[in-house]
Amino acid sequence: MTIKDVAAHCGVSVSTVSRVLNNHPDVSKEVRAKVQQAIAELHYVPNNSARDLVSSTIDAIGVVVRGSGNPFFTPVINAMDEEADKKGYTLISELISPSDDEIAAAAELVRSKRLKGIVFLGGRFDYTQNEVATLGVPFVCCSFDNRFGNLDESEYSSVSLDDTAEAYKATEYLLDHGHSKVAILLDSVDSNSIGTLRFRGYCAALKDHGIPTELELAVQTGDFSMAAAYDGTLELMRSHPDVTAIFSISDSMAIAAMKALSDLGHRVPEDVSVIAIDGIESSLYTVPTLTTLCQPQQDLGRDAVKVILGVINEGAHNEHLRIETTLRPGGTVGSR
Amino acid sequence: MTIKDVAAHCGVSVSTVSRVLNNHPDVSKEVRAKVQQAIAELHYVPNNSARDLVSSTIDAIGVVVRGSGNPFFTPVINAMDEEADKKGYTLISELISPSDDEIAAAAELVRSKRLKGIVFLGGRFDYTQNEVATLGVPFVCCSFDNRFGNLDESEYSSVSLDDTAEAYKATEYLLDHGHSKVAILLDSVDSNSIGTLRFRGYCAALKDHGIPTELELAVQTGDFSMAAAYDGTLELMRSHPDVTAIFSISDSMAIAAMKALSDLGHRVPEDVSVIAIDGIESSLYTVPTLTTLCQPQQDLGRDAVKVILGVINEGAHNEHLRIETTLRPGGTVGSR
DNA sequence: ATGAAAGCGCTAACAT
DNA sequence: ATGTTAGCGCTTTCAT
Repeated sequence: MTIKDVAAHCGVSVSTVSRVLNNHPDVSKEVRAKVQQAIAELHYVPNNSARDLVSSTIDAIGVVVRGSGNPFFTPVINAMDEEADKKGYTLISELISPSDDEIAAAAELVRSKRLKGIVFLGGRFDYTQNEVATLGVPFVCCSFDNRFGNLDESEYSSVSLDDTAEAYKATEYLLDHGHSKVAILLDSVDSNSIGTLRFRGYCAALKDHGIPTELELAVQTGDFSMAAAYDGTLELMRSHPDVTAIFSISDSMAIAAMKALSDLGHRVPEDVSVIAIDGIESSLYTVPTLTTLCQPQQDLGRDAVKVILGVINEGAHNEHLRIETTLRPGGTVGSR
Repeated sequence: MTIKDVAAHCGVSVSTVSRVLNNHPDVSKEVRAKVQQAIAELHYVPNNSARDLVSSTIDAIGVVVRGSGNPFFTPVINAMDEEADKKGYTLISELISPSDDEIAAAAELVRSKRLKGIVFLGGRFDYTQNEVATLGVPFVCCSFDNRFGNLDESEYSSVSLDDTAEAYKATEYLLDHGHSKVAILLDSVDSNSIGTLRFRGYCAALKDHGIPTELELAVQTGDFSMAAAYDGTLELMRSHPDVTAIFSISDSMAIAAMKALSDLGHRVPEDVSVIAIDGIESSLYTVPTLTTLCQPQQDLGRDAVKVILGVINEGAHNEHLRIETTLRPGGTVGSR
């Protein structure tokens, strides 16, 4: 069943069928109707490979996900998929481990699948112009930006939080509840990562409240896993039993931390308060419910795809969307 | 940069380059080396669209996921992706809502993307021969089978649990701990779904222990969402405060149930015990740790892809793999 | 408004 | 062992 069959079926040429298929104007009403009916009757489906062969790229974008185990990403990716679908695009995802080079993975993906663009999810904040030059297609950073790199704003798009500001908010929320011995649970303070940025917000909030930062209260787990967060929290509380509050940079790490606190006999929030950033579904069901700053996961994914398709299809300029969190008050923060 | 350029670059014909590309034997050592070097130097990447155009299908399989919000699926899909990648295949995923028709979605996907096979994840147990005839490619059911349909074993593959047997085990575990007022938390008892099968195992275990089934103790939530599981549990415990144990057909529903129990002031496991089937990461971090029958999620995904690629590439017969769970004793089951 | 025909990059007969 | 060539299904000039 090819375009030829359809053409033969209605006694027209293949070009006419092609025109109907692509909504070209130069087709008479009657012929157009006849062809459309034939397409329906014959259950004709265009062969995308042939279609794609003609143009140099295909209607697809890739998403390179670093740390696909992160439950925060699932709804984000689903939203991307939906939006891409709606626009007639295929979303091809490539899951990489934290040690892999996301740019190399993306470049490879672009070339082998002939993609029109890339979405990076959970990537590094320090791309260089040299690196991204290998990409050859527009890209958007989802949930991060190029703060530590040397890219010009016009060279890429991003949809992200103001990580430092949000971390400031979270920390301040704890301080406002009377806490002063506040720990932070993060991947690393100095890896030019999301942890670094949020650490800055944490420090700034402490400073503004006249509290000196103690580096020992920064629990650096090395990654975003629950297992490491659990271990880190155990260690923290054993060495610093006077900590009364913890700011975790992610919900899932906070959930693991709460488990560690419980295993040590600390009650949340009576003994130790916990706040995080994310707002994943399962943190609604912890006991007590996790207090957290919710990111609009659907919007994140949807907007990332919208932005990239804008620059791909409409030649729009690169954009930098800043999204805001909303506080979801749970039961994990108590007053002192 | 096409195959032609590479050919010209080393003064051979395109067919020779094509042979090298596809590892055909009939190429001399020297020429092969020369061509490979040219490919590397020129950074030549084959155009898949052209390649695909020649053959009638492309090296890709689809996975149709019903209920993509389910955290149980994430590691399964990731494992599929990895295995497909390893075999040089692209995995194209299509997320559908529980109300969508998965076979229609799959058929559409196969036709538009020209796939070689389909993996169904979380689908119905009652496909008919007429339905699947529209598919036209081999398929494998992942996490379920065709128990309620009329397919012959040779017509499809499956990788799944023995749901009834596993539910029997879970229920018996509660009974062995002295419980007799045991509720079950599921989507539905009679929808020919996974819930139906597990309900059977639950009933069988009760019966074997001389306990009559009370339909009122079956909490039917209508779906697999945490929200519905939470509400269902609230209702159950208000109307049947004498329930001492709950078997949940999924971890995430169990987590929501534990939250409901806590909100009602019931302690786990002192007042009410909980057991489930799944073994997702986050159920390791509930307080107490969820007692559950773990499914090997990685194996599930990997094996599903292995099986389908076996029948696609090697003309292997359809297979029906049964995987077993392993009990992960947590702290949510107490003795009476 | 419609048709004829070239060509996208590749594979696979079919030569040699 | 290597080259020649005919398509694969489609889009797109270029004619008419």
